[in-house]
Amino acid sequence: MTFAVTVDLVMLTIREGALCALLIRRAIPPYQGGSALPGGFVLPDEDLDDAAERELVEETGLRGAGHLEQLGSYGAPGRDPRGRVVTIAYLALVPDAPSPRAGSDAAAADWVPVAKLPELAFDHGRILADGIERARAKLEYTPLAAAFCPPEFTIAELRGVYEAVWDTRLDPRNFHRKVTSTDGFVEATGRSTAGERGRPAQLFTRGAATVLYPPLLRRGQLPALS
Amino acid sequence: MTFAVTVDLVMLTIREGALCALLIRRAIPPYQGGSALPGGFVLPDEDLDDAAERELVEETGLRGAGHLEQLGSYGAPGRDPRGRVVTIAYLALVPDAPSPRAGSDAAAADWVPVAKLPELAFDHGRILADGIERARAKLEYTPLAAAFCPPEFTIAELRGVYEAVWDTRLDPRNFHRKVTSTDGFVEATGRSTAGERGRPAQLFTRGAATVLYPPLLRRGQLPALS
DNA sequence: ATGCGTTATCGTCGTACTGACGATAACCGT
DNA sequence: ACGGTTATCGTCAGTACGACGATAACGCAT
Repeated sequence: MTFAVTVDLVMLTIREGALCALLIRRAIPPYQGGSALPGGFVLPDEDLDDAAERELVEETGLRGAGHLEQLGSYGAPGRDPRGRVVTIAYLALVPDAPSPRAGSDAAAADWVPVAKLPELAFDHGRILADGIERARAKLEYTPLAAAFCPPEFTIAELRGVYEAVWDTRLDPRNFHRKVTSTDGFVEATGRSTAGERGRPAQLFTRGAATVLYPPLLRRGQLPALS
Repeated sequence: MTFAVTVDLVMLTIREGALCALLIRRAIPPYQGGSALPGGFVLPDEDLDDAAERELVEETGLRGAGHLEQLGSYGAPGRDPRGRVVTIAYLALVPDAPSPRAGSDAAAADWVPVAKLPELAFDHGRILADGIERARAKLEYTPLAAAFCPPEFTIAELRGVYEAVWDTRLDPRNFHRKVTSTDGFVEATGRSTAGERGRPAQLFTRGAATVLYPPLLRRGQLPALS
């Protein structure tokens, strides 16, 4: 018994303060014309991580930036009408620079706010939901929020990531204290912004830490703005 | 291009205060006579989770107890000399009741303390290490330690799980306070032990919580990030 | 230049949680 | 009854965090 093996990507970014996922419109059956996650078959001599990286580059053109990790595998017998297909899902967190490009088997690709997701082909709705939940959880105890940011960013930008992913508001003063006092979260560059509204903000880069101690837990969120 | 798909299990339990993993001795090539994780091929009409559950039952005879979750997928091109094989690894945390039984393709199965692990076949060493790290991390923010315990257990037993998995010592008094004050971690049964050394201990069952808030963090040591 | 709105950054205070550790309770075997 | 052992309860100080005041440093309109 053998299986077809694909790699599907849950790609997330922040656009205009909203968490968005990259969806493609399927150009070929099954689910022709429907929305789906970007992905494709694993090549005969390719590792799974490499296949995911390749799909990420194909779709966004960006290499090295952001963050890519395996999310999980989905292989229910009936999930693909073409036969037995197991997909290894990956989660990618990317900054909001690259414009989506159409891939080979995709008619179009677009960033869609996760609050306005359409029905997805196959079991991609479930996969996307799992990816979003993974991202939400990982922001708590890793500095991965910075993966959504450009190489240099302000504390406010970083806070915007948390607010978008968690769909809450955080107190700017407490967030600032937490981020700057947690060892290895961010590194000051000495440079600062200019020409924006309000007082210029210091620019930071990602720190060396891989985990946050203590973590930044989803509590203490401010009530929604009226 | 198609792949063979297997399911491999990282099964962990606590024996005599030590974290142990179930290893089998391979009866057939490749790696004949070598140690490996239990596992097998996914059946033609079987979901991945079902295949893992089936392997778990085949190996331990226990059903429903403990905890089973997907760990990750491994599919490097050269990982199996027989050809292109992708394995979906699962992590199982089980109480120390069942004696191992030999499976069909396994000559023998035995619990081995993770401090004395031999070389493993394929990439199973890496998979096992990933599983152990996952278990260590999950004890921090979930009540999964109880999956290692029988249906009713004492706080000291639960502490023994933490001490074995994390390979540390915890203060009995602080641990007791933490566990009993964290909502939904454990549920008192009213019954208590008898005939043991020292003062009898209250018996508890697993609580309803799926996450611990606040978490029970490992101090000092920083887990590696995948 | 002055004042105002806006955003960044620093501080303060009270509460919750944690680590260190003392004290007491309730069993065992002798 | 007595000492050893383990369970459970308390105390205290340090740390982290939520709420929120105060100040700093800009752009912009006047």
